[in-house]
Amino acid sequence: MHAFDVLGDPVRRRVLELLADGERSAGELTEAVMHEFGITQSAVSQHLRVLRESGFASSRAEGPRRVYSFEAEGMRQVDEWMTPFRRYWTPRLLALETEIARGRRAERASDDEPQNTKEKEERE
Amino acid sequence: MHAFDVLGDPVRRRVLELLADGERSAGELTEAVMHEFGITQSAVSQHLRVLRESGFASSRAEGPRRVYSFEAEGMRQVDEWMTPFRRYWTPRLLALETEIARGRRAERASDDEPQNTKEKEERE
DNA sequence: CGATTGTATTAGCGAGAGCTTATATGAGTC
DNA sequence: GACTCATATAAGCTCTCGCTAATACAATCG
Repeated sequence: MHAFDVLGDPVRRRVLELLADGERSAGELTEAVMHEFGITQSAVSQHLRVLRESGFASSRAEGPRRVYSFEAEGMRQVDEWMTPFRRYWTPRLLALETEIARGRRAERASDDEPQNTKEKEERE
Repeated sequence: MHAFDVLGDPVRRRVLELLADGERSAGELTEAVMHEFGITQSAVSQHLRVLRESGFASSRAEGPRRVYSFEAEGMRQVDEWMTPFRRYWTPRLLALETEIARGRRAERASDDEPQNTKEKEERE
């Protein structure tokens, strides 16, 4: 399932919002989301599976519970796809990127970070 | 239709990629996408409608043609929703955001000033 | 062990998204 | 007006997604 399809579902988006604040057990997520959307435990569990399988979340067993964590990979893909569009609503991004490139060049003597399109800027 | 559902479709994503490079007539978009995905003119036109109605594209009449442009609003919403997650794959983003916010505040006050690095908290 | 709690899985159903075919609309041309 | 080109819309089909109900599995506790 494509990353954008994963985010297409409101229940899954809500779960991710909860996970953004930190880990949650399946039970906690179910509790929250079940009432909010009026769906069953089974439905929530199925959504959790989708999130796991598409790189948006991971789970580890902790006693009888399953603790879920946010996993960046899925959303990073989405973010990456949006890169070429971003300049349309952040006009200064282009200039910023240029400046970043400059900064990075200057800085490369000491630090090397193969991070992608994302802006870093700490100029003083 | 929710913004994420709009981006869930590969045909619509492709159209948006084309529009990111600049305006295209419906015909040009159709031509490109039709062959690539093996769908009809009608199908493409229906996708264009979705893009229009959800704030991802706009069209103007130019003679008998319809010229489509990328429209930022739809994707801006998506981008905004992702904000709280972004720190998970760009650890240094937090600092950057602070700085940008500062710059933006300064700019709104005196429109054409490059960011000054030593401003104090100014309320607005 | 059996019972209990927490979570996942399966089977089956219904709604809706995306498709095609056919048709409508609308601008330009003779 | 009749015709053509460019695009949109309508009707109907199909297949996928998200749901429920029922069940399975796994850890813990008596």
